[in-house]
Formats: sequence, C-alpha cells, structure tokens
Amino acid sequence: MSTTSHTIGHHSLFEEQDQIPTQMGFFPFSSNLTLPPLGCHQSSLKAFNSITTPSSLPISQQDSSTSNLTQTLFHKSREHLTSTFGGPQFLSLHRSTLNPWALGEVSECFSSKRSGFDDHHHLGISAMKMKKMKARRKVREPRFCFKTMSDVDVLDDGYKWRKYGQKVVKNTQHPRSYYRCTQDNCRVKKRVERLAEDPRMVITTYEGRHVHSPSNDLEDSSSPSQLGNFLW
DNA sequence: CGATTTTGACCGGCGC
DNA sequence: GCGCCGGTCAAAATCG
Repeated sequence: MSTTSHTIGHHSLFEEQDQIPTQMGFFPFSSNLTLPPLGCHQSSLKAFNSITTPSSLPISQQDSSTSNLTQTLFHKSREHLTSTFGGPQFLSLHRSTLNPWALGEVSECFSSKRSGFDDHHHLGISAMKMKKMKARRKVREPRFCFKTMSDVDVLDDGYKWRKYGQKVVKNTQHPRSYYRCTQDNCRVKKRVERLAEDPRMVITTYEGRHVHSPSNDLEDSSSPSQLGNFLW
C-alpha cells in the first residue's frame, strides 16, 4: 500500500492507495472557518456551502487564503472521487476497518434498484425484513469520507438526512451517528463521528450515490441526463 | 399531526 | 458455540 499527499501551503490532502473503498479527503478548516453551533441550520448550511460551492462564499470572516485553500482541496478531492469510483485506487481512513464487501458495489447501485419492492405484498413483515437486511449486507455502496475540523457534528451538505441510529464505538468517547437520505428510493447513508485522537475533528462518511439533486434547491429540476452524476 | 430523533433491542459477522 | 461489536430497526418520545 502506498500513500500520497497533495500539499497545498502547509496543509495536506491525504491519499492512501488501498483496496478499501473508503475514501477520505481532509479539509483543514482554519479556526475562523469553524462552523456554528449545532441547531443553527441555516448558518451551518451557509458554512458548508462555502466549501461545496466556493464561488459564492457566504462566510464573511474568512480570509482569501483560507477560502482558496478549501476551494482547492475540495475540487481536488471531488476530482479524485469522480475519477476513482470504480477505479483501482481508493482513499482509506480506517485501515483497521476492512470492508469485506469491496467489490461489485458500484454495479449494485444500478442493478438492485428495482428488486425487493414488489415483495412487500407477498412476504410477512419479518421475512421481508430479513430479506432486506441480508440484501443490504451482501454488497456495499461506494464510500468516502471527509475529516473536517468543525464544532458541529453534522455538516449541511444540501441533502436532507434522517437519523436512524447512534452507537457508542469502542475506545472512543463520542458516539457515532447514522443518517439516511430522506429522499424516496435514495439509499445513500452517511455516518458522523468524532476522531478519538482529536475530538475537534469530525469524520463524515458517505455511502452510496444520490439519485437526485440536493433537496435545498430542488424544484423537480433534475433532468434525466444528470442522474448518476451526483456524488452527494 | 406528520416528520424526525432517541434509544434499547436485535441481527450478522468475526475472532476465539 | 459464545461473546463482542458495528450497523439497523422500530416503538416511543420529541419537535415544529
């Protein structure tokens, strides 16, 4: 396994080539980019928009060097994610948490969409549940994760998420939260946790691809040609 | 009152 | 086989 890193100023975007389909970008927010407290939905959205769409930077306090940095890092990361989904190289965060469902997961995005929905009428609740869970565990969607320096756990990325679980993970003080995209038929999940070694860092792991555009500016404007291009 | 969160139960995988 | 652990479910609670 090899490790590469892009150095921008004195910050780095780490890339580790591995066989684990967990991808990680590292956004070294400066202190004046610290996100607002939990619950400030609007403002946290703004803060995150400054990263996802750096052209319209809404954060007044940040200096230009910081915005350039995050901008560069984001695009670099996004480029990388786009080019490497299904490709040979991945970024890994937890080498210890090996993903046994590494292969065949991209194809699952397209092949498994229809299956399972008609079964509702034929199977009992428990049987259906079992089938669903089994199917879900078989193959994993592509994953990538970001490590960010942030006060808030949940960065608003433009999509709507519903929390479906929270777990205390071993050897860490902070719980891990599990979210699912609220859009119908969109099975994208994300999980949010704080780094044990540095609680100021938030790790957001995305799993799967959205089959729709972000819900914020969603006026049913998604053209069919764009489907499949969304990473998040 | 619908949507979302909380929270304990439950499940499957894995190591021993 | 058993216990641990991460991930998910789903009923109850809470929120807006």
